[in-house]
Amino acid sequence: MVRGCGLSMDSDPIGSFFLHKPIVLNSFPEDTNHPKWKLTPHNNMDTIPFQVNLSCSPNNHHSPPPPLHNTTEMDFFSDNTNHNVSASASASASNHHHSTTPPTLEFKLNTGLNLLTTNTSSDQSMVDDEISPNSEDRRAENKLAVLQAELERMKRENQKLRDTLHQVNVNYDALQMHFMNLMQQKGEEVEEQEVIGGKSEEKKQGESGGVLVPRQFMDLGLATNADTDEPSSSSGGRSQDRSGSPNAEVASKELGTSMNENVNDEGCDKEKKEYGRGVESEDSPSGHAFAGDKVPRFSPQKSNVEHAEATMRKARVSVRARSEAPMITDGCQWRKYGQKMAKGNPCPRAYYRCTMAAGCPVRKQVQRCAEDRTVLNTTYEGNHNHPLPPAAMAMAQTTSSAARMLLSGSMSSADSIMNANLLTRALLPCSSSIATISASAPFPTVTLDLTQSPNPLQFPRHPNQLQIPLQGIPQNFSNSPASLMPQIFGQALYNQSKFSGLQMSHDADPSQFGNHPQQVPPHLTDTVSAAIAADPNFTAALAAAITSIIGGAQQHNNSNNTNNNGNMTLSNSTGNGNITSSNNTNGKQ
DNA sequence: CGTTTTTGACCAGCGC
DNA sequence: GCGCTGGTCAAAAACG
Repeated sequence: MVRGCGLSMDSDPIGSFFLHKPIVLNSFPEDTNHPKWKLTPHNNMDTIPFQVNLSCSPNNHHSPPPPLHNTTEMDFFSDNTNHNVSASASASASNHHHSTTPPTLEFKLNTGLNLLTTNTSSDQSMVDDEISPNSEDRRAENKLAVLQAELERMKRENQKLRDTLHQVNVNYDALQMHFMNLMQQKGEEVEEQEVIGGKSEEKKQGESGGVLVPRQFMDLGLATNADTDEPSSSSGGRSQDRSGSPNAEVASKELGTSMNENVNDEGCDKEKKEYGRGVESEDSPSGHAFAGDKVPRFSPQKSNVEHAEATMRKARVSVRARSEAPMITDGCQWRKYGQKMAKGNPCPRAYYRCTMAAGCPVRKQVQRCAEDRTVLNTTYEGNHNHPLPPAAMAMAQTTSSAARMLLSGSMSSADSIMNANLLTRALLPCSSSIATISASAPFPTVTLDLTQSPNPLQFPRHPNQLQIPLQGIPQNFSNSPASLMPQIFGQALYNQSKFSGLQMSHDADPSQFGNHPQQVPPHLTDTVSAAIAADPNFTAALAAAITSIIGGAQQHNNSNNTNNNGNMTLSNSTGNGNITSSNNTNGKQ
């Protein structure tokens, strides 16, 4: 049992589920054994698990249970059908479901299908009454007709959803193909550089270094911060370690990272021994894509750039969400290794380290907001070097992608606008949440504000922010924000599920979303929005997914970078389409 | 007994 | 050089 993380898999409430099974329309959820999934026996193949949990999760203690007849929660389909479903469901509930089971769980799952059984029993009971056979027959016929119509409608909706799923699949495949092509090209380039730069030495060192561990299946390319930083920074504490740090630094720099790079370095071993848990060569047994994006530092041609990067390699991803829990649920296992009182905040800051794999460099800081203690500020740092459960994929991708985005200096102005728009468009429908991508020296940070209050105290702007009107945004981005939401969402989740299967990182290209603005029925947006607004953990997970997409977009455009030595802040606090951009040069975090 | 949390101490970086 | 702050370590305590 993992005590340290209140967010162990068991406790993962909505977020993990949602991220797991977003678009599964006709398959039974794997987690149905989970108490949270044991809703009703009606959760059959015709039921959409997505829909069910959104409105029914009894464990969502962060928000009050939704009203029984809230049609919005069932608003997966068209308006008229929705009303029909709601009406019939309500009728069914009022007629027959007076059991002790929470009614929300019962009839919301029924949609129309359960009417068959309930009404049948109802008919049966009516037979007992003394009703004339004619009227009884008529009544039965009517009901039969209604049920048949309902069944037909459900079939159509099912077909519609299937089509949607198919569309998403097709898009995903295209994206994946594109991504793989890019990665292949990148890999070839890196190989060339390695050959030119005398990489043979590294390889020799790696081969003779004893335990060789594949660092990653695929390197997303640009450096973030995790491993190499980790040694130098984390080892900071002890002088003994410090003496070893330079070696580690050099070693890690020399060890190539391209695709399937092998990593082993005495320096790293030395470093990792610091960690009480004897990490050593276990570093990245599984080679996860999040691992060591430290890649580029060996390339001789880039040494200057790399040195510059080394000075700001601690990219961070911060998520603000309202939560009563001590930590937001992100699917990973964490061990607390420290707690400090931070200046200016009466709430202590807790330091956690990922314990899902020995030597995982990912850390996070959790601190409550001084102004509003219901707001939990979680800052992630580093990249996982191990496979992650699907529930953790989104957040982990966030750290990877965001760090990559910030550290690679890849944010062109066009990208900034595009991504900020994407993000804010994605978040706005669900609440007044603010998505803030900010980078303040010395550690660039991507911050997602998922608290629903655009309180300026909570989201201080840097004084030198500028307002940049939206421009150059694809029509379908600015025209249909509501419809964009499910696209982003679905794509992110779908990607995630793919990731978990492939055990590799994968970032989506947001432009793909813009190409199919109507893929998902718009009414889905309402349901998703409601769910998002309902649970902070969920919002955090969503934020992670979205951010990962954005990071992917960034990576996709890495080739035509401008510089981002200046810090960038993108925010949208008004929802009217304006994006705030800033260059701040704050000295301290 | 193994793992996690707590907590005081240590260290680096930064500003004065 | 000194003090402050953030980050980390590691021994001891707590927990299951």
